[in-house]
Amino acid sequence: MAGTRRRTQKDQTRRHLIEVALEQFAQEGLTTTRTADIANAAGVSHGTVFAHFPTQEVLVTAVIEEFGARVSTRLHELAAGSTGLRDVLAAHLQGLKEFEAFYARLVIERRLLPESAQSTFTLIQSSISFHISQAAGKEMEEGTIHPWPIHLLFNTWVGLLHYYLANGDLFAPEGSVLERYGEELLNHYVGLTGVKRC
Amino acid sequence: MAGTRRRTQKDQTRRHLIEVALEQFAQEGLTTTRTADIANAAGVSHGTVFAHFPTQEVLVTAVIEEFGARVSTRLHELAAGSTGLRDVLAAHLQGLKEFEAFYARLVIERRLLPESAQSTFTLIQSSISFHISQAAGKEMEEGTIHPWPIHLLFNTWVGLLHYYLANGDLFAPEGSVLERYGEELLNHYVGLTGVKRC
DNA sequence: AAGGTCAATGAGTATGTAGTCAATGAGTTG
DNA sequence: CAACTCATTGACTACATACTCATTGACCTT
Repeated sequence: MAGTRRRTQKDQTRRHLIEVALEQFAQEGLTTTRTADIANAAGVSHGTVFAHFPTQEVLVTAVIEEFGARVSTRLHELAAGSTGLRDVLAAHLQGLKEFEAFYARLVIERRLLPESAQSTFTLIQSSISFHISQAAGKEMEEGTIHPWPIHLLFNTWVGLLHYYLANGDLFAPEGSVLERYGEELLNHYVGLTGVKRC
Repeated sequence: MAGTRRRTQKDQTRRHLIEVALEQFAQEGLTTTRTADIANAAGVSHGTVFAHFPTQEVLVTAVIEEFGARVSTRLHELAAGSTGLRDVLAAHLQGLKEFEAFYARLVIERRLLPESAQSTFTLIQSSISFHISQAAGKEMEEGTIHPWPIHLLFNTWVGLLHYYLANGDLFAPEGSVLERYGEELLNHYVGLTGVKRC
């Protein structure tokens, strides 16, 4: 009844569509990629897309969810052994670097996406915020960094990152912004948070 | 030949269209507002829009240019008496507050706008950057703020601002983000740049 | 005042793209 | 193997929206 070859085939097509959409979105943007482009790139007919996802909105949301799952897992792995704030931020940077193209698109287009897609992205951000805030809280207690309000601490870091990502066309017209500026941004930010020696 | 009533009327219609578009864009977004919406709100026919602007892209660019002129003028006025970095930033904040809705839309949608519109926005940013960098450079010489690379100094501030503006839906769902957080952001940022007393 | 100009009109066109659905045929089941 | 199921197809529809253009009538020129 269930695990027939036909069913397997369908699941595989669905996964393939998400995989291809992930690439297309990263390359061409989430709002500019058309359903027909995805079908084309996936080597299936246009109609097939709608046999798997009732609307474009559902597809987009599913793709962002898939992205969220991957990036969260990866960030978790990378931050596993991290103790200090710097290590956590370095892990964050490294994790995003591996998904930079898609992540940058999300940063750029987020507000123009359907509601469900937006809230999925917000969820991803929350989980990142949690990690960073925890590491920062600990260092504040220890007195190794300044006692800022936690939201400013997180938002200053993410604001800086997103600014560079959103303006990748200026900062690194072709190539990775994080590759080029990640290290510098990290050092700069850690310098800001740390207690100054006199 | 020139200054006839007919010509005056045409100029007035053109200005009116830009004025109305400015409001519509601020309210509904630059990419989601349709040419017909603008015609409607301006109380003219759809065709009239194209009697003044050959394409939508030209209209959008003209509107952004108008915005740029206004905001630049205003920032110049506000920053006129400012000497220190803090004063310049406060003026920046105040100036943007007066144009917040439109400016936030630009921050959110910039990358999805036509090329000509994007570069107009970049130009506005440059002029702001210049003001801030100059004030910062002076304070660095005087040793009242840390000697950061100037681009990081500017980008940290603008990144923070844009992050709050771009996420206005979360930070201040209805109402002004800068009204609510401007003061706090300014204090926070100035705290970052200043030399710590020990 | 007659004739010409041109800003404005709005119904109409062109185009792009999300979503539909009857047809197909490989896969499944009894 | 016969009957059925269902994933896939792709031509088609529906719809949105930028842009056109023949027409109108107020204004301008002589």
